[in-house]
Amino acid sequence: MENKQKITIKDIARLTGLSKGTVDRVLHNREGVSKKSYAKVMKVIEDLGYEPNIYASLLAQNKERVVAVLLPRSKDGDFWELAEPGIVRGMDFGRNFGIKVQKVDYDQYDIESFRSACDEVLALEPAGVALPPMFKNETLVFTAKLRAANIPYVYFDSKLEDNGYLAYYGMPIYQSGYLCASILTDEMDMKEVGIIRIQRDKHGQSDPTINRREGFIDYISEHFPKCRISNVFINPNKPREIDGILAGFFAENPGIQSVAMFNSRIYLITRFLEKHPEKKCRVVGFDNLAANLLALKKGLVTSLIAQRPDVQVFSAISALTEYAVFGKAPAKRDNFMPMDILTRYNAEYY
Amino acid sequence: MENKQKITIKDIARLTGLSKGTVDRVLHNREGVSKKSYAKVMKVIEDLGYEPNIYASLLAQNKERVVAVLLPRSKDGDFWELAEPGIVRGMDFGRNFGIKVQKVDYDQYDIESFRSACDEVLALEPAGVALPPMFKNETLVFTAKLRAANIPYVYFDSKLEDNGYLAYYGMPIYQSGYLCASILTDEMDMKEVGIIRIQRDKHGQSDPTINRREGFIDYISEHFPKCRISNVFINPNKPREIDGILAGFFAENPGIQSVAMFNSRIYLITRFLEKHPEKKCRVVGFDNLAANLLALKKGLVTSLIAQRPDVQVFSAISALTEYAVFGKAPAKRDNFMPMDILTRYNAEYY
DNA sequence: AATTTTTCCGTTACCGTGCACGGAAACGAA
DNA sequence: TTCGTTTCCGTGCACGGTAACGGAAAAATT
Repeated sequence: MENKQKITIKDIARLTGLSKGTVDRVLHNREGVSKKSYAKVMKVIEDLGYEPNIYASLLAQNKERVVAVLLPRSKDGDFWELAEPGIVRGMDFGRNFGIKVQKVDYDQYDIESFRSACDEVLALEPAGVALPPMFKNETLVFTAKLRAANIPYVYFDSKLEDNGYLAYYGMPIYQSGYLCASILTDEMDMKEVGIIRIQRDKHGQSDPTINRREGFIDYISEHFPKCRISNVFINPNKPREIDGILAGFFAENPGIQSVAMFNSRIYLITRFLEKHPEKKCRVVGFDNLAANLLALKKGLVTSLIAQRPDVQVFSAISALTEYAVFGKAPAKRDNFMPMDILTRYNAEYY
Repeated sequence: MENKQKITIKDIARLTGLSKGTVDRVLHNREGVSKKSYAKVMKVIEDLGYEPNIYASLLAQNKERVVAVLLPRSKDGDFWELAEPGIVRGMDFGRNFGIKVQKVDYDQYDIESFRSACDEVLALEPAGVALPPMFKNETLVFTAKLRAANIPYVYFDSKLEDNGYLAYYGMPIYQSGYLCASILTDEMDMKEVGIIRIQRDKHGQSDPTINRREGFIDYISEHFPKCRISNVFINPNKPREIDGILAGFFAENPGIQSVAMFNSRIYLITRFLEKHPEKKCRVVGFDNLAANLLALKKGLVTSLIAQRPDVQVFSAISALTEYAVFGKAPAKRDNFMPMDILTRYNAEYY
């Protein structure tokens, strides 16, 4: 194998007695080649293990291609803001290969804006699309179009089982809930736990927190069958209500020493707890938003379970780039990325 | 900015009234260009934001360069084995850019083998070297030679303060000890803790466990000033002695409920603990060796603090590759990578 | 047999950079 | 002035692959 005189199409042309034009036709399955010539070329390619020089190929093609990233528009200390550095890194990475990485964002609460963002992406005729599935049904419609247009796509953050994606980069959702419970109950005999949830009134949004809650509840019932689980609902759009609701909740359930929340808004709860230092709660939440990290530093949150949206989106972009440029699919299709446990002593290194 | 007619050296040549040969000389800081021409070319480059086409560049160069990775030879379930996947990934990555990534390993207990490995690396005339500093003095000698030969090098795992490295990818060592103590004492009133250490008799090896132990002890004395800290030494090369030593240690210090170890060999301890289930110890160790992970699964280890040698070595290789190919230095010089907290419920995703 | 059509293939001009070669101009020394 | 040196720069080929163009040969039609 180690006769490393990198063979070229010129070599193949010489060995087959054909011209490099014909070899090129064979390599790209273009028409206009006799069966005999085709077979001859293929044999030499097999025998010598020809691998095209991608630099030369890309140079000759000399066209700019684009990889689109479709995701919710981030504001302030939002979850999606965490993905931003990954997109920037992805742009850098793509640029090395002549790939333009273009972000297309939408309002995650406005399905119309999602639809038009999808159209915008299609109009780009991208070489690949990276996206988290937010609106479930619309996403399925969109990815069906992508498949029809033969455009590869990669899910990140969470995924749908549409069986057509090139790869997935994200957390194992259920297990993250399980992990959450195990941290919350570490070294304790858990008697009572509070779950704080967000009132949803949306049209079929893909909601990972449901699956996460299942993992949580399973852990609790496996390890502490007698533990009481109480739920309370808040609405993050009406922040003034929250304190009252929580005060009522804790008053009704005075035994609660542990609190969990399955979305990224745990900071809403610690705002309340900070004002009521008499409540010494063990608190576990998700995602390293700036506000959450602050609460962690202050000791109001015991641990955060974090994923790294930046790493995920970068992985998605680089997978699509390598697929577009080198034609190689990612080694693994489903890439469950680590669930990082953040405490006040290691958080700053993430 | 968006006048995206990708400009080329030919354009620059035209605009400056020079030839592409001269433009090329300017771009590569080669001699034989008058100050005036140099300035003219640079101005146009600045103004138009010229970026070279790397496909064309690599195609034209058409030469194989090598990035060397110098590290201890790994055996069985060794720490260094964990780096292996990162090297493979690095090879893949490098291949995309016509860079050959070559591993050169040595016996970490044999300074002579290290010296000859260094010579081997130098003989390769590499475009870059990635290495963890094992033998401190010898490493300084080696990196001095690299600097003299103008070969960039990147430390990973740990680093020396030689002020000449291109980048560092590794854990914040001291903080990892601090974190270790915080996990070990979580929710407990810590009265007594055992530290298990390895007898060293080596010639000036760079030993991160010392710094780590400092972090640990600082945390304990800050949070539990009255806590007693006992040390015991084992020799991993004489495994038959270990059980006896530990039995003696626990007999002498019956109050010990928590155990820490600052190298990757915590599995040596859990082997003993498994045979003595009456000792219910909280145990925290380092690094996700297969044997450690097994102990974690069995519940013999509470948590492992892990770094990701594979990610570190891959980061080192890709940094060197990008430096060699694109001439761009890494964004940050000192890259302190996350200290991952592994429990039995999240370990498998690392 | 003469023609058109189809099939097949070689030629050639790129793509953007790198670099060796050699020549012109400027400079210095005699 | 003449001749050698040095400085500076343009020319042209190479790198490996792509694809348009057009022509020769084979097949089909008249």
